[in-house]
Amino acid sequence: MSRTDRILASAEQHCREQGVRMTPQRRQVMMLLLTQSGPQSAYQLLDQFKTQYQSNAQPPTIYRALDFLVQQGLAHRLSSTNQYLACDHITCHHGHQGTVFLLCDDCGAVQETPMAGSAISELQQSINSLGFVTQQNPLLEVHGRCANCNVH
Amino acid sequence: MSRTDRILASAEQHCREQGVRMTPQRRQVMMLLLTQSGPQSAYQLLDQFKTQYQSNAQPPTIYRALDFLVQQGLAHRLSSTNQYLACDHITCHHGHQGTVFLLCDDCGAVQETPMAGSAISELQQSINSLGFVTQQNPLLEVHGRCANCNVH
DNA sequence: CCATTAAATGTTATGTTATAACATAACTTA
DNA sequence: TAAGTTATGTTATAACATAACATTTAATGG
Ligand SMILES: [Zn+2]
Ligand SMILES: [Zn+2]
Ligand SMILES: [Zn+2]
Ligand SMILES: [Zn+2]
Repeated sequence: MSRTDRILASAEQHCREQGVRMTPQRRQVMMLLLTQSGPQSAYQLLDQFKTQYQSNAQPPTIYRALDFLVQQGLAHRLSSTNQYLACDHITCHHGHQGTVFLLCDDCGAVQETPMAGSAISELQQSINSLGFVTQQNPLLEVHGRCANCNVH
Repeated sequence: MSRTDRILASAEQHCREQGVRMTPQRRQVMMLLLTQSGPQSAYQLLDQFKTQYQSNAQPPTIYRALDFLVQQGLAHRLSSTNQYLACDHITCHHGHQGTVFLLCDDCGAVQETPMAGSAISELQQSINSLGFVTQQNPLLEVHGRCANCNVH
């Protein structure tokens, strides 16, 4: 069983547990995300979708699938770059209490890493102390240069 | 001296110290940001700019001014909503080692608050341990409901 | 199984956000 | 004042995202 198949199987199980439907179209978009080396824009994904699955697809098709996948935590949206990627932790379900994305401005690679537990609680505490009630766990997008690009 | 005048004076001094130019146009956009109650989209600012300062202004005018102000740390861009606002800490120069924006999805208000020092160092440590070198201090956008909206 | 409802997809059009490219003007510095 | 740099003016278009409505497919209950 390949890596993508394994992740896809986890994603399917997640959907069953949540009582939501992993339709063929959504699975196809998920597959596109999984087979990419890095984050992709919605229109890049649309182009690939048209090539691989359905030549006359329109933007709403992609945006709907992406919205679904993001809602289910199977994919993430990087708002600082308008890009989408598959969650890197679907099979290890550590949860997303706080997630940091390290975006390399040099090579475009993105690394997803869980926020340290103490950092999360520090944040939550300061947020709570202001009477603010969060509706989603925070995603932090940090720009810079990745380890690989720093060597070269 | 009014609040906006005081902030504007600080901003001007900042620019002098940095050897960059606070031109009339940039000052006007800064003024627009300062007189708003909340964050604004670039096109909202453009409309106001056209009304108040220059009726034939075009998008690049606003985007250039905003880019400048953001680069100088005098304004911030909220990438999750495509909005811009004046920095709330221009006069108190505490730095921006880490900043949290609490965005109320109910009333649209945004509260800018410094990230707790320990949370910042936790973050930095985990980022550094991956060999990643940041090029900007992290801005965290947290969505939810503000204290005021929670009461009602 | 069939009728009803709900969810998903198809389709057209348009709204919103942002930048490329090149011309001109204004400042800076020697 | 000449040369170089920075900022602005202007036109056009690229890039990102959604509204609105029609149609199809799936789920539910008799
Ligand atoms: Zn994830
Ligand atoms: Zn890199
Ligand atoms: Zn600030
Ligand atoms: Zn509110």
